[in-house]
Amino acid sequence: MANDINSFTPTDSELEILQLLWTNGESSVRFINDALNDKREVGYTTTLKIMQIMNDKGLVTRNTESKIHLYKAKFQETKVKNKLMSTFISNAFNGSAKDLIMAALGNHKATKEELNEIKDLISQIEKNK
Amino acid sequence: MANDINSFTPTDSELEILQLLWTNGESSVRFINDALNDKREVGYTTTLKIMQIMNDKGLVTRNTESKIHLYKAKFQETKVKNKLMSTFISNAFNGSAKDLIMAALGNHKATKEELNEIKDLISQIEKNK
DNA sequence: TTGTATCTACGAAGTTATTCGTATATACTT
DNA sequence: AAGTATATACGAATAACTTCGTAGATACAA
Repeated sequence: MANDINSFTPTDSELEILQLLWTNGESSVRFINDALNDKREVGYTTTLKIMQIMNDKGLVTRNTESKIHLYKAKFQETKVKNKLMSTFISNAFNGSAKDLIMAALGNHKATKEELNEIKDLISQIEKNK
Repeated sequence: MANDINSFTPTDSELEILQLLWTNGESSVRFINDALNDKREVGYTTTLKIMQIMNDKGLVTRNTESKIHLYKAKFQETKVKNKLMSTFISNAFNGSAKDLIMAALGNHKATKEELNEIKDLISQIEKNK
């Protein structure tokens, strides 16, 4: 069950670390902690602890061959984000993805290009119906 | 500062109650608790406590004229949801509303009508650029 | 008016997330 | 070889959220 993406949800701190792991691939605690500290102050052992917990939870895998342990995200970025999005949509938008999209469109000014990308995707979806 | 929508974020339980207040208007604890129990079991004093906390936080206002206190959401549904969405977008989608929308489109099958609604909104936005 | 139901207030327990100090092991430096 | 830097492991403090039991007040019913 620890292999099933539905069995857990990362916390905000964990998600922040996962983003870095997705972007940078397998990383040491030191590397992640430095990256986090580019944005806000976090103690090294704090980051370490969270990454250890993520390992316990099965959110990451860990290579402990060398002294410096290397952590890797266990689940695909898109899968995790889709899961988070579903939860968010049911919490905040009564389960309606459309409502979420309308709200997002209404409140975050997208560029012309971004709007085009979205339209293209809609066309594609319509084609495959 | 308790009047500023940015000074707080409702928790999941609080949001659940806010939804009911937005839908039903000013309501008693009993009414809200009954509504919650349509979906899952919650003790009456649990609901009461959360609504009292919401009052303390300034998420709701309360009319205590009669024995049965009546609670009302203090902030507009759209404002609160936009706030939540912004937070979610920056936590999970690196601040890109477009990425969120693309993900939502990709993973929740919308009906033809919903897709049309979305396209209409995009057209409107494009017009006003 | 006496009992029953229903309400609010209060406090406390259980859970989870976050943070960090300290201990211990390992490597590097001079 | 001794001292310094850096790593992991562990435990504990703090805070936020959720839950509910109990007490006291108020209304209603027999």
